[in-house]
Amino acid sequence: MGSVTIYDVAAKAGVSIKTVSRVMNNEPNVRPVMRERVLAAAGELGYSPNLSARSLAGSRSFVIAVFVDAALTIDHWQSERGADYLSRIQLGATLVCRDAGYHLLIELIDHEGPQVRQEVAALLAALKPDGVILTPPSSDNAVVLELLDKARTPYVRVGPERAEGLGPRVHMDDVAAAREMTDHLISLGHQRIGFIVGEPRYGASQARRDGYLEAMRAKGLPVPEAWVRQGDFTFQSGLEQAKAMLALPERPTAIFASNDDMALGCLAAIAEVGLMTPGDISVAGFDDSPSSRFSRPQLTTVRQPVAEMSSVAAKLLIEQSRSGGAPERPVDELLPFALIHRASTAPPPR
Amino acid sequence: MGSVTIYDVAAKAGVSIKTVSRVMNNEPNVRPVMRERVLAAAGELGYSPNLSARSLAGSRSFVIAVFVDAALTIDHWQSERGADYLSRIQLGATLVCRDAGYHLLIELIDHEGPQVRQEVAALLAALKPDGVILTPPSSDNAVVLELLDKARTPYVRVGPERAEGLGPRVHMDDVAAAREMTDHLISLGHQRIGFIVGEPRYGASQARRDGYLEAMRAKGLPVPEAWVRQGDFTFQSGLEQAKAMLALPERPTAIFASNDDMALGCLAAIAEVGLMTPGDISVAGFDDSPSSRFSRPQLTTVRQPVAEMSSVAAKLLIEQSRSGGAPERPVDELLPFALIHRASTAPPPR
DNA sequence: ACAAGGCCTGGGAGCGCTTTCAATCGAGGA
DNA sequence: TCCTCGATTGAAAGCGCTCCCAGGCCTTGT
Repeated sequence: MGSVTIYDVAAKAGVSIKTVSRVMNNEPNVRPVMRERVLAAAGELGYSPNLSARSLAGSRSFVIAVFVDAALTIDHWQSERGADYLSRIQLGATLVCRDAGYHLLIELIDHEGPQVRQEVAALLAALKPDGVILTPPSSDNAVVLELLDKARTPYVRVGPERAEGLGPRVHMDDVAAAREMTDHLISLGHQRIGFIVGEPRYGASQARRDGYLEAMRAKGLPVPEAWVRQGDFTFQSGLEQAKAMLALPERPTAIFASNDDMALGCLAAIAEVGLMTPGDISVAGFDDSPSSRFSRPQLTTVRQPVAEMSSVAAKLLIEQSRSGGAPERPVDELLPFALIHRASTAPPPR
Repeated sequence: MGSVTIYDVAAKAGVSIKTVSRVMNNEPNVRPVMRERVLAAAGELGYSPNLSARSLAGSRSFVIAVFVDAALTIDHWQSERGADYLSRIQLGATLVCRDAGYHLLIELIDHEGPQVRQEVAALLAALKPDGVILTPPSSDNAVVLELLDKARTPYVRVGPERAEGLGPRVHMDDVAAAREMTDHLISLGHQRIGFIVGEPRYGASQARRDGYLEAMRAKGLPVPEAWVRQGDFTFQSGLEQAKAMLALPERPTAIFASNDDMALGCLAAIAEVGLMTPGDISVAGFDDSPSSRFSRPQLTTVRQPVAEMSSVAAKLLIEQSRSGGAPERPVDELLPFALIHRASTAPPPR
């Protein structure tokens, strides 16, 4: 009925509520005997401190919020495209939170809307989260960052586009990853390598293109405009752009798509015109999405440490909330990516 | 600094905090003039009521929790398989919550562990959520249901395995879906239809097999044991079981896999032995996962209303929390599935 | 032996809100 | 005209916990 309160435990253990509070928070200055007695009473009663009361009275709320863009999310829903990135973010953070006794709150933010300011301010005022994990495009949203700073709420930007100076971040090096993948294709012997750019709203799209361009230029390879094509991260766009490239008089011997969905589109396009992958044309993707392993041939791709990023972010925030202070030096964690070599890339036909 | 409280608003509007409270909660018995004045003051101050204080003082917490199995989640993470089901669940619920001013909390539960009872009890005591959305296998966990009832926390079981009498549920008819898909194959002319069963931990696995068996028996078609094979919902298991079936002296002309990952495995197996889909062998899946559209041929499959189920669940819980009472009659929402006809099924070769 | 600490413990004051209940103001009815 | 009832308002009492601070005790030092 009425749930067990700290008073019940105090009464049963024959101590004051303050002592119970100390024990529950693992504070020092409690005799082991007392601690045992309180723990026993709490155990028998099945007591668990009320979160609301804790956060109202104290300075912590034991809540970590994740800001996610509403529009992208709804897109995913309607198109039934997998929200793979988002789930990985959540898994990493959820596990860390659970172990630490924190709770993960998923919040949709309408970054494009006219109400962002009010929406985010209300959220912070109502929730008073101990920390916020910002996923793109929140990671780069000026209004969000400003409000977070104003509310003195710690946050970590996951995979942000813009560089330092904007607060703590945990990210990976998209430029280097794209460069390495391009280098890999070049080392296989490819000279004519096409590229499909991703949805421009994502900062990663440009970074990946830059990495590709860097690698090509470093080796002095030509990059005609027709080989760098604009996609939007969908299978369909990959299919279309690949077809367009295949129709070129001088077509590439390899295509690097900046995500797996588009790479799968390339595979389909190549098969459609009767060519073989990787025999005639190699294809590389980016993301290591689940479907990259279910395609034939399996996709060579880049594995992003998505879950690890959010996991690190959550750990940072929880630690900060526990110690009560900001970290000594600016947080800037660069997590390693990995090239996954599978069957879709091979030396060019000679 | 110190955030805006109800006192500040009351002072600015020249009313008592009680009146502010009434306005913020849309309670009746406030003159329009007062309401306006309070709203104006709140707007200027950027006031937003503190959630913790609200739930501590009142009877609602404005929090809806989603219980998710920890083991399955970690599986998904490690295997990098898409947590597609989970993300769809979340999207549906998150959108509803946001519109209603509620917040979604994701909680991992270790259903297999020895601590379930304590873990869940602690969660409920600490959070006092206004409602809980149970995803499989939580939907059928006796301990969880018992504790929820004891704590008088409203809940909705999403896609539970066991039937009524265990509390409100929102689900789809897996048996009918599997039966209809089987009927579809039969109507194309197939007589020898193989089936790959899913991971037995999921109740849906049995339901789908039952649907398949019903359809086969209704038409008097033979179902040799070798045609009903145990998989575990992974691509690999689909590949292996399909290969085994193809090696049979009398092999099926169609394979119905009880999820898309396994169906993709079938596609791979068929291609591997040099046969064509659907020319030689038809393949049907179940889930309408993102990858079902990226395969070649695209997969004929069943679309589950996952996001819709959680969306309905969230709506029910929020409504209940608002009205303060249990619904008049037991909740049992059956949502419609849909057969998605794509290219992987065709009449058998003659 | 006496004072100066350190270790435990409890008392009391809120945190920002909802709730209960009493008080006030008018309008309608006898 | 006086009384009753409903619509409005506010005052006060917590919700269950943390935080600040004082008090008691037992160590040390000299």
